[in-house]
Amino acid sequence: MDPNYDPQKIESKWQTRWAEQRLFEAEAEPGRKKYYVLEMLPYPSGELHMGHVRNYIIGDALARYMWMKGYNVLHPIGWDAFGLPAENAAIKHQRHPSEWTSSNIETMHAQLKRLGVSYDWRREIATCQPEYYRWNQWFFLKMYELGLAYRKKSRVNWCPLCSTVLANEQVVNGCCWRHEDTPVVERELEQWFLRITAYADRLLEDMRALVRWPERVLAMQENWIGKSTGAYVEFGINAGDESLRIFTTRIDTIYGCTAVFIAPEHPLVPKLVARSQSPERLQVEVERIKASAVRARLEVNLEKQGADTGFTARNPFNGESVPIWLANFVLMEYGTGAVMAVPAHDQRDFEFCQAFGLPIRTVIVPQNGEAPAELKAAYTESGKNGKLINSAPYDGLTPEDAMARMTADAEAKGFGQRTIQFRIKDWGVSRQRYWGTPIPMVYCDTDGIVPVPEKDLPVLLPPQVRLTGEGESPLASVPEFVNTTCPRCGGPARRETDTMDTFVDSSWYFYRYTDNKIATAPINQDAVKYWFPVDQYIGGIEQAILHLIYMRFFTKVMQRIGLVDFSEPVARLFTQGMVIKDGAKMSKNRGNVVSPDEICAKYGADTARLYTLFAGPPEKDLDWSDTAIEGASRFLHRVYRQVARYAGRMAGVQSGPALSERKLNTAQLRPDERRLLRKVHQTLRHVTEDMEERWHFNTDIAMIMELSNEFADLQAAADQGQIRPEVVKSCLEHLLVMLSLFAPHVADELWEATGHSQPLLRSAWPAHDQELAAEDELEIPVQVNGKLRGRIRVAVGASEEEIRRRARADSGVGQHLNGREVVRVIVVPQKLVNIVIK
RNA sequence: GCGGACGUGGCGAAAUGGUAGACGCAAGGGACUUAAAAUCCCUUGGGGGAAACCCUGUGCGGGUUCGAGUCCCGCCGUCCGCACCA
Repeated sequence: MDPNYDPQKIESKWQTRWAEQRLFEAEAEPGRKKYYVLEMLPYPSGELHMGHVRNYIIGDALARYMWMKGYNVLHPIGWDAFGLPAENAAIKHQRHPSEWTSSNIETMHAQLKRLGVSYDWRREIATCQPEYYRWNQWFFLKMYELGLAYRKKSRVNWCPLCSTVLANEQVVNGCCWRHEDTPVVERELEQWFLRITAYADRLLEDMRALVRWPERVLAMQENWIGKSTGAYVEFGINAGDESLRIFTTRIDTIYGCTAVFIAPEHPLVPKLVARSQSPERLQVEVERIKASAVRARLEVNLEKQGADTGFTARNPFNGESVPIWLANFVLMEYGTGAVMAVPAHDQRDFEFCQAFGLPIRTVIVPQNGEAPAELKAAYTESGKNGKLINSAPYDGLTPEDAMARMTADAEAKGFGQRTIQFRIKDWGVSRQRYWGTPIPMVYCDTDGIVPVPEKDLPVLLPPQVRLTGEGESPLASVPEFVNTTCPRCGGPARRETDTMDTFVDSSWYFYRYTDNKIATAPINQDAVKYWFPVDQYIGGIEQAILHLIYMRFFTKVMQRIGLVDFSEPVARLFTQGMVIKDGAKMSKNRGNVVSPDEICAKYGADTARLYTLFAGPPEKDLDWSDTAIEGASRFLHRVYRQVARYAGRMAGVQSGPALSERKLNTAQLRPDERRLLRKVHQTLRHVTEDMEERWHFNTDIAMIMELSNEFADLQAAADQGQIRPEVVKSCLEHLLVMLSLFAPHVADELWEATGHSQPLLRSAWPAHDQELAAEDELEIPVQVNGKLRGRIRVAVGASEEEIRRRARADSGVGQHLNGREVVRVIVVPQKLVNIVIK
């Protein structure tokens, strides 16, 4: 073998060999235990970045471990290939989006291969292929049939830079998720929506089953779904026979209601204006409040604005009439667009009423308290620690009890109703762009909205289109596409020219991997039955809400139409940390990007992988260091030299049975052999346990380094024959097995050099030997009153009595005992002694 | 405001309630070399001491415990998500 470690040569050799041997190709084998490792599919933006690398090698380490544990491992990859950047690039460079996309895929595909990630490449998909996106259209039609896809005119979030609509989930701080400095504007448009709200409760309830998902992801989703339980209450108003419905979660405070606030967009507002004594003046106020309304705000603490409408509403509980005010903080999109104002017990109402001189009436006080002379802030106790006052029949009840009683009474009397509100809104999926899945709908003057029949799918994207980035949907300018015939009456009709949000594409792609060829259905149910659920999904936290909630929604719909028989597709989720450099996320704008290609060229893929995993636990952000990576490189060079030194001698040494079954007779081991093998099996124990659950690969690699250091210390003993060749071989083989999870190419190269003909992935993961891992002598710290005062060495089996005696005899300890009375001696077996003195 | 995570050397970090700082980076010293690189060896939380050792130390203040970086309570600070959501 080459005495020098040449990563480039080794890595290309093994990548070729693995491909030839079809090492990572998996087939469904009913009856055989399976493991599905999935990483979030990348957008082919041009080049792989370090965040991708981190994502994929975490999955790769796991996949390789699972293969060696004997699982049938599905580890696929694909491309989230539709989307805006392709279109923008097309405009800029006069290249067709498909061309730009496929050349990026080609580049990134090669980069992944260069990293040696263990993918089954036969299963690769790209969502822009008609064979794929026709099924997006199919899902859309199914949802349409079920009433889950619908069209409505609505105010939408519009990004002027993207020239398209954004889903609520894609608006970040009032700005576009792709253009963080561009405020979203509002537009009224006819749009297609998917009724995710129909599954709001299921999405929330089913989270209970997601016990292996990170708590913060669940918390974020729960937040986003935003369930709150409360009641509607009807307030009569003095403007015709209209009534005004409000939503509250604190019906118990209704006797403290001193006003009603409504959103300026509320449908009642025009009627109030019409009936107002000074309609012009009120209309001006409405416009003013609208302009300062919450949706337009970018700063968080918007000043409260309001105006009295001059009308009043009647509180059905006490018959009291209170003024109706327009308020800029009331959201039309949530609840009913109207709220009762209880300034004493809601901070926003408190601020508003103070600012506008509206009365404040306390109706809840602490259990043993009284109404304060003056409130400084709203008192918001809602549980058992409060007590109602000024609330006629309900006085003395706790808020908790009052809520139940008052809701029931309101229902009985017909002016109220228990209800549940969700914050999540339906998913707007129409995009006024070209590079996406055409929405399979047709508009006919006679028949209205008509779905494209399933047999006519896919509705293909026309290849010829002029892209300018301006105006409406590009597809509208392609007459051959737009003009069609109505599937129902055969008359002339127009096609829908919007395309789908690309998050539709990524909501079910991981099903397609199980059979990416099937042409008769979106998924192969037998294959899905074998491979699902995804055992481990790995990706960035930034998808916590968007993708990870859409994908859950899709699965629930798939269950409903009988495609799958489960409701959650992913058993375990892992969210990795970001890759940071110089304190900021790597980005082209900041110029702190580290290119995987450069790292591979300079150090090789194995070093890139090893360093990325060694730098810290994978869930934490990783601060990239150009110097620390040298350490990873040095380590691999050292291991290479270490093994190379013995490789020649190894080849001839009897390998005996498989690594996992090979037993060395403990009793016959020499001291240095014992020491070396102890370290081997301790390391193996640590790595095995860690791979099963904790995934702190940094500590695994540290342990492997320690093992290598231990072997280096014993090298002289090995050279002099005090460690027999079969023991050296066992040590090095175990080291390589473990290393292969993190640096697979060099591990296979060295494995071959030590006389093996099959890649490591074909070996069984060895079990650690408890007997060999055990220490036979222990150093036990001795404390006096909890402070370390000495150390004793005892045999592992030493009796408590002996440990106690030895501890007290220790000279360092003796000094501190100093003749004082020993109150207690705590002996923790194998661990420590603590002598308590007075 | 609500929810979540976190706070340990010069740096990345490690530590089932049991020897704080494993492993690595950086730094300093030494060996090898004509020289450099590479490699190898030693030192490295702070303070004291010639040394054995001693004192001190995990954001701050309390508590539980024989024993707390770890558990509990209260602060301070950082990061992330949601947010006038009634």
